[in-house]
Amino acid sequence: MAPTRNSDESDASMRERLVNSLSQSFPGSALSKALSCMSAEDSDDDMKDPLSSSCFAELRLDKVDIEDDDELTSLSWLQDNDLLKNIKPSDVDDDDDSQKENDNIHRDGNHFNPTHPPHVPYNPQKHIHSKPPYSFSCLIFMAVEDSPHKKLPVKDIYSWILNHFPYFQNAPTGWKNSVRHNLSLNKCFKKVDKDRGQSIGKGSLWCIDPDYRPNLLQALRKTPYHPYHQLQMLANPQPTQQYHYVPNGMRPMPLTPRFGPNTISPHLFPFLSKRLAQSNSDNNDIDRDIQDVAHTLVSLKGLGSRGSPARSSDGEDYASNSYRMRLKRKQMQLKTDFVKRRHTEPIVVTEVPSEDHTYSLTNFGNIGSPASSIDEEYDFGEEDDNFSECSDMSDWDSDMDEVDGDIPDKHTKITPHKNIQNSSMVKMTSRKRKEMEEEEQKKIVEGADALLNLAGIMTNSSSLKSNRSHS
DNA sequence: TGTTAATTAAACAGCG
DNA sequence: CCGCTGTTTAATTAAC
Repeated sequence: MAPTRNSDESDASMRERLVNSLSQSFPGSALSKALSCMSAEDSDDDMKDPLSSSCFAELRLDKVDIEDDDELTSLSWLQDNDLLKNIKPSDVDDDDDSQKENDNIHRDGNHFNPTHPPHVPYNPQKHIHSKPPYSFSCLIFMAVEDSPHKKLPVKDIYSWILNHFPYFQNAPTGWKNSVRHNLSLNKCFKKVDKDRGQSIGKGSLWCIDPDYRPNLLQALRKTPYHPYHQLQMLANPQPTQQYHYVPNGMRPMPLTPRFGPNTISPHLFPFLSKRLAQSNSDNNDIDRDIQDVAHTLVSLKGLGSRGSPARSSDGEDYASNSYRMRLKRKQMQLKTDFVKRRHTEPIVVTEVPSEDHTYSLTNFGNIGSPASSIDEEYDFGEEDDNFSECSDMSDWDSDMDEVDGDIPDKHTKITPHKNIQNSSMVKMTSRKRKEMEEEEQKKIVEGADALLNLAGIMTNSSSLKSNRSHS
């Protein structure tokens, strides 16, 4: 299954149409603005990018001019992501179709439509009688992610859902119970420790478990109704062939490989993308690193290396030695942080009391060997001030600053792991270092397999692993 | 047909 | 006591 590019027509007109459509779906959100910017900054250069037709097309950041760290939080990475490519402008008339469909639904029966039909673009503000095509966990996820501090009391979760999905204003009672039920049972959600969180009176604050955040992203991405999928359906007359024809025993591939792991689509996450765009978030840094790593991995594996060399978000050539060295350091730091996180439990959340419920989400990031999973090695830690003191990513950043020769951030704390790592690095013999580098190289390739697998591309080794793990 | 995830309903305890 | 919050169990449905 390889991503295909089937659009030769004007991107500009196509984007304009989509901007209108999506802006109507989520009026008032930053999505509209972002999409407007996308239209304005359209460039033909994208067409020449060797990666734009690969699974990492959405990971591309090569055109981003990083002036300072604040740039990382802008929407420029979205604008460069070819999000609106591959979409055929044919018969895209969401409003008319959806309205027609909605009318038909309510002509048939004067009752609440159970679920929104998958073939109709969903507009939460318009289709107030259609049950949102998102699961409760997705709704909660969006609500929490859209909050200023990425944590909400259940009451605010209700409010957010009510505001963004008017369906629930007249929905049968019980949905709040379902929300609470989900919060309790779903491992993705955790209560913020009351001692560390602000006192909000009754109840606790709820946040997303960083370990399960990718799961929620995946869950949202997999829903056959989400806006991006609708666009995909319009672009591809045989969408089911991309999703349903999954070999038995295999994990379902992403509906479309165009969104790499952990990247946020403004189509898919109108609110989330807004949230991420507005926040001075470490996560963007992480995503950027993921993207950089992904690019390099693809390059190392000989994918998408035709034409002009891909560049990192820093404008650095992915194939350059300095970049590879930097990548290796990053990988080592990631591993250190990962191990550290496993041992120190820095996230200020309470433990889930029940582990034996039916909401044991598949940890899709753990395909094959856990150690080789890139997702596992990234910490999607809290960006909130309350958490920043113990954020692994602050260590990450500071370490990378050190690598780049900058002064470490003042919040940096030197961890035992770091000391151990640094000292051992100094004492390392050249032979050992070479071995280690080879090992890192090996892990990079393994990571590439994992990434590519997550992105929907089967590599030889990942295929072997997959078959092995499912046999 | 069995399994799994998601939804829904309900009961119950704790807390303010 | 009441209402909200959080937990848990169970039944049902749909998808795979």
